[in-house]
Amino acid sequence: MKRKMTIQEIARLAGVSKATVSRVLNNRGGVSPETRRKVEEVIRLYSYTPNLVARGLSLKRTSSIGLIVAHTAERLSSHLFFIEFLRGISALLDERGFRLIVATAESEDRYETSCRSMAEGGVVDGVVVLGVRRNDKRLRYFLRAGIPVVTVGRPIGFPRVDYVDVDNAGGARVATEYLLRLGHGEVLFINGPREHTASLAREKGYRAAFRALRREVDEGLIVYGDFSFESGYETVRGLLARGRAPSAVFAASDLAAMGAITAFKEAGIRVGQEVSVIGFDDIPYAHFFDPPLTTVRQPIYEMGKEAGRLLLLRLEGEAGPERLHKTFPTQLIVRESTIRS
Amino acid sequence: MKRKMTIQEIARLAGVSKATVSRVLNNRGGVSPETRRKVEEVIRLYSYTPNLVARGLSLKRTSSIGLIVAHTAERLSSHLFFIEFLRGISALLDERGFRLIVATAESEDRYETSCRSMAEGGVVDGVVVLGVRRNDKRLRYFLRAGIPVVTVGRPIGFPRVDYVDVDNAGGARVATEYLLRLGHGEVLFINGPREHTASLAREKGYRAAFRALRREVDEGLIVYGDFSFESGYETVRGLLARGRAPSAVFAASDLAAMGAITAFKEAGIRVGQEVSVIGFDDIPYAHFFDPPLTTVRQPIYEMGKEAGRLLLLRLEGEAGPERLHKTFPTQLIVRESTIRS
DNA sequence: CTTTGTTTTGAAACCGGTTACAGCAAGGAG
DNA sequence: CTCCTTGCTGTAACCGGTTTCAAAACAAAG
Repeated sequence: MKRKMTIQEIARLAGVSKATVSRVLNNRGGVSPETRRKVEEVIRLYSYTPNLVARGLSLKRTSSIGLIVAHTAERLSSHLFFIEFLRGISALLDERGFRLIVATAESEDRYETSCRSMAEGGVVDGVVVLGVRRNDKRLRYFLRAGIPVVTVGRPIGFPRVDYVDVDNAGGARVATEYLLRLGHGEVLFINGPREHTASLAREKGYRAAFRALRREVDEGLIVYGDFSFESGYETVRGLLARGRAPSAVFAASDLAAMGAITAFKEAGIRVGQEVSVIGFDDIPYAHFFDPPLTTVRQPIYEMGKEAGRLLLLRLEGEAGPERLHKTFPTQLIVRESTIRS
Repeated sequence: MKRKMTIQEIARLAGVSKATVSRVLNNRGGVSPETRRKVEEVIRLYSYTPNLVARGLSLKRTSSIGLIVAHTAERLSSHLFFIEFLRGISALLDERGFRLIVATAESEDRYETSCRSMAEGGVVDGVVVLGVRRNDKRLRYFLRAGIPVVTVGRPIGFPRVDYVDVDNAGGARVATEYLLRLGHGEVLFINGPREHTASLAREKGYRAAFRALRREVDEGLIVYGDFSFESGYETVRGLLARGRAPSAVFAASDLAAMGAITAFKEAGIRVGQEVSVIGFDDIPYAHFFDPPLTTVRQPIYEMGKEAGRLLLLRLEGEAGPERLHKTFPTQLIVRESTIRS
């Protein structure tokens, strides 16, 4: 373990001043070719790398950004969303020389201190907030501290915050229309929680599909769950128990769709042959499922990349005062859980 | 957006010196009660929090640790391992006031610069390395820079590096014995890659089970895959095509087990009724699968916590020169993919 | 050979904390 | 009343970089 070199020592060894070494390190002009060569030589010889903490203090920029994960990110669907998003954003950040600090928390109050210290400790230049909620308290911390924020999902109550989102309404509409056009008379809609922005948008899409085909929505066929496997399972089981078997299901998550399919299976009803089920997300397991799941794909990886891109745009000051945002299209992936009725 | 306060301004406002404010902030002694009260008052009033970058520079500790993810972490099983591990380690770090920096990289060379800058930039106090390989180059960087390392999986070639691991051999042995005791005459073993430490250990366990029951291993029934769904699927399909139907399969990953089951299903063979399949990992989907998968569970979350714990122990200098390590037991989770033959 | 302009270079201040050390005031002992 | 502790507080140096600014070196022009 060699002791860590400092810029001062390199300067001494190269026979120049700290300032000159700094200029060489940052490729600034105003250094004669021979001096530069000499300094570079010494740097290479001792394989010196600058201390990033000191640089951070001096520049008031740390080249690291925070990824704030919702405290409720315990559910599986969130997990898979998270990992894919993480891949996307870290690919971009890595490419641009930024580090990623991930903040999670077990409890509500720890969560708050964790956010505060991240907001005010000067360790991050900007943050991406996942699972943003209406009037999110976390956002206030960051905004008050003057830290640029990009949220995933349109942040209600914060008209000036940049965000990336997915076309939830469009995706839901396409899926619902697909089911209706397959000839299904009724489509059970297993939605997410009522408060969730995405749920609202998906419901809007569901209704739009009916309207487009001049059909009536049966309000009794819209139920609210929590995106979980269980919510899909219980909903279908309940309906079957009451003798009311829907011929098609559109679930607001793949997990709920899998739950629904499992309930059908247990009742001896073959999905993809007698009834149709469509999910939402296209989680990696969707195509291993039996039957392989027809679903609405979200480009999560791309959303991660874009969130990073927007944040860096903001950090580099190249963005104007207007809100930056990008909404991604969804794509209906037809597999084997759907059939003409 | 209020401007960020500095310790100097707080000192001025409280009518004391920086040193005193620092002492109050860090709960050091040698401050009179009334001065302390006064300073705390001002701190609260302006809701001042110290700049962590400056503190880091001064203390040469940043209270953040790095999580180094293998560049090959693109496979699904790694994903699920990763997310669970992340939950564990971040729970612990959060509790102890540490931040987590996640380093991934798309390409090999970017990966190297990313590791180097993390090793030498002074931004992390220690690192946890996932997916460690024989003579891992990354480890050398960190060790040379004098940064404490904990690896996940016993690091071959580094006899002094701390690590956490899981009892791969024991888990494999229990699973294999379970199948043999169910009366299965032959057990197909779909292993991971040959170079992988975990694969080797699991094979050892497989052989131990046969030895324990005084049975002969059929070498032709040990095949090497890559933990993927496809490797399980293709292996079983190939065997069935050659008319050689095993009555039991032990796969070194849940994903491979699912692939194997899918191949059986396609051939009209009912898993859990005619043949038995056991996986490894207990990924979150294992119990949603059809049939719910019998598998060897790894306590991944706990391993994440423990990795963090070991690292902090090392950082706090409370560990002696001997290697720290912990090997976790596995647990056979019996579900519905296994049956008495 | 000045004068002027342009590079190149280094000294010193700064970023915002921590801490060694010295000074000062108060209290107790002799 | 003096001397010594003891406790509290401030000064200044330090962590390792960046950057401003002025001086020095050099080249070109007059």
